[in-house]
Amino acid sequence: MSLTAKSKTDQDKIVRRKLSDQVLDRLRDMILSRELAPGDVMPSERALMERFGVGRPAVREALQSLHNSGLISINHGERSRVNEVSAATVLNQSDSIARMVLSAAPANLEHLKHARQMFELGMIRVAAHKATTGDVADLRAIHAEQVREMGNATAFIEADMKFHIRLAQMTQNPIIVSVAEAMLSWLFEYHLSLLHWSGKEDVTLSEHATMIDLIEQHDADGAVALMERHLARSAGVFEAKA
Amino acid sequence: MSLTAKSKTDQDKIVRRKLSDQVLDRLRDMILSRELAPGDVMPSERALMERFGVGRPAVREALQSLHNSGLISINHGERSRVNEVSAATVLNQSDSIARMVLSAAPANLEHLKHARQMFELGMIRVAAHKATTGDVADLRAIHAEQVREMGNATAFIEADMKFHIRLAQMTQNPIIVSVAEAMLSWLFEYHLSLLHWSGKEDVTLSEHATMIDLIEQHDADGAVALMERHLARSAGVFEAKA
DNA sequence: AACGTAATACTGATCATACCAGTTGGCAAC
DNA sequence: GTTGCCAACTGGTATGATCAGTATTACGTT
Repeated sequence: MSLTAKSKTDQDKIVRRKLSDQVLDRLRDMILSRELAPGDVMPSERALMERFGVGRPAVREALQSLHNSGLISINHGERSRVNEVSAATVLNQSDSIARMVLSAAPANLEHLKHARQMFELGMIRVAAHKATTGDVADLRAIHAEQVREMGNATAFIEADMKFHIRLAQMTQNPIIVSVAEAMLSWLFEYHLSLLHWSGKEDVTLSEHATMIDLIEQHDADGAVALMERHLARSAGVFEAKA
Repeated sequence: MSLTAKSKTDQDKIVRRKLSDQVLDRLRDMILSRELAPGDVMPSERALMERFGVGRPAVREALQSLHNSGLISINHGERSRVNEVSAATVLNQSDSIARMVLSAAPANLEHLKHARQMFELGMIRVAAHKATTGDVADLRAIHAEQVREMGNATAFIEADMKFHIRLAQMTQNPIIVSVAEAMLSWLFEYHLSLLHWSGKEDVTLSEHATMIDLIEQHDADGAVALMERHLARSAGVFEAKA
């Protein structure tokens, strides 16, 4: 059974890579090695096709894949340009699929809400540690804006999101900021209500105010505890508290 | 100026969508509406091309994009199959770009480490809440395995990762598990050492043991505090403690 | 009839070519 | 100098052919 009369079979399947994938690798390496600087244009499809000695479809698929990954921008008529990559790029690229996963399985929405709460709990802890006077001032400004918008549901929620995003920015970590923004946008898409706004704007506002005070005092434990109550108000996730 | 002799001009530039994108939308809707069940095959490129009345390149680009997104599998010779989507799909799709972002900007690696620590802090809190006797037993088993592998660095780190992943599983949230796995794999890729294994295996092990005890008692605050020290040992991120 | 092998049909992968549709830039007319 | 048109890029699409795998079918052997 294990006789391999032909050497073809014993090479397993190593060279099975598609042509366009090899082109993709070459281009990705060129971008990664800064041979193609972010912001400037790439060679045209026809130029690349000649350079790599492959047909246009191979080049095209590779470029298209790069575009899907958010690494380059493709516009009809112009030459393609290299994008700058950041944490936000990764999240942006995942955006559409993430929305699909959420809308396909409602259970995942609950899981995301849960994950968001957990994430926010860790975030507020760091934010309380690192809070500067400027941070606190900004939070107070957003809070004042939210007070003004009490009548307008949409504006109120937007200010609420701004509050939480500002908290994320206090971590001085772009990855955390990007994740927080992405999570909030996904939740906003499906459930306006779950952004802990359940008709009791006054409670939300007073909790925010208290939280700002705790953050100003760098009381991480207090802020975490308050945030836990704050978020648990709109969804009973932490019910198993010992 | 606002005369619109032709209805084409008054639509500004809305219909600029590429043909392949429209095909992509149609296919995505078909998958999302379960018209194409996960696990079964899709129509062939030629069939789709006839069905939508477009050329083969359009169909092909759409399918390729679906493949890049991880929604379908494409194998040479066979018909394409629809994949099942989950939280892991999103992370898997982001994997290669995430690695690029990390390797491109070393600062992002620090940010990821920071984010991981924050994430883990929130995670351990939930895990301590929800811990069951089975969870604790599994943690003890992994811990015992890690003790046995003290001599072997690779096996030791792998057991360490298993420990943290098992903690993530205790949240009973697939999104959290997927994110934890992805983060650990990214960190493992670039810095074996930062998985809080800095030559002091004995300290790591004793901290793990203490953590298991705290989890068993559902002492969330204690577990969070310990994990904070545990993770801070390998990187000075929470230095700004008040 | 049962089985194995080889021919066949169908699939995706790649290429070549042509043409359409935008953008850009230069050239000529005003 | 400004304006407007045209030519030369660019990417987008279509067509058709060919190559390379896979699955199926049909045939011949036993």
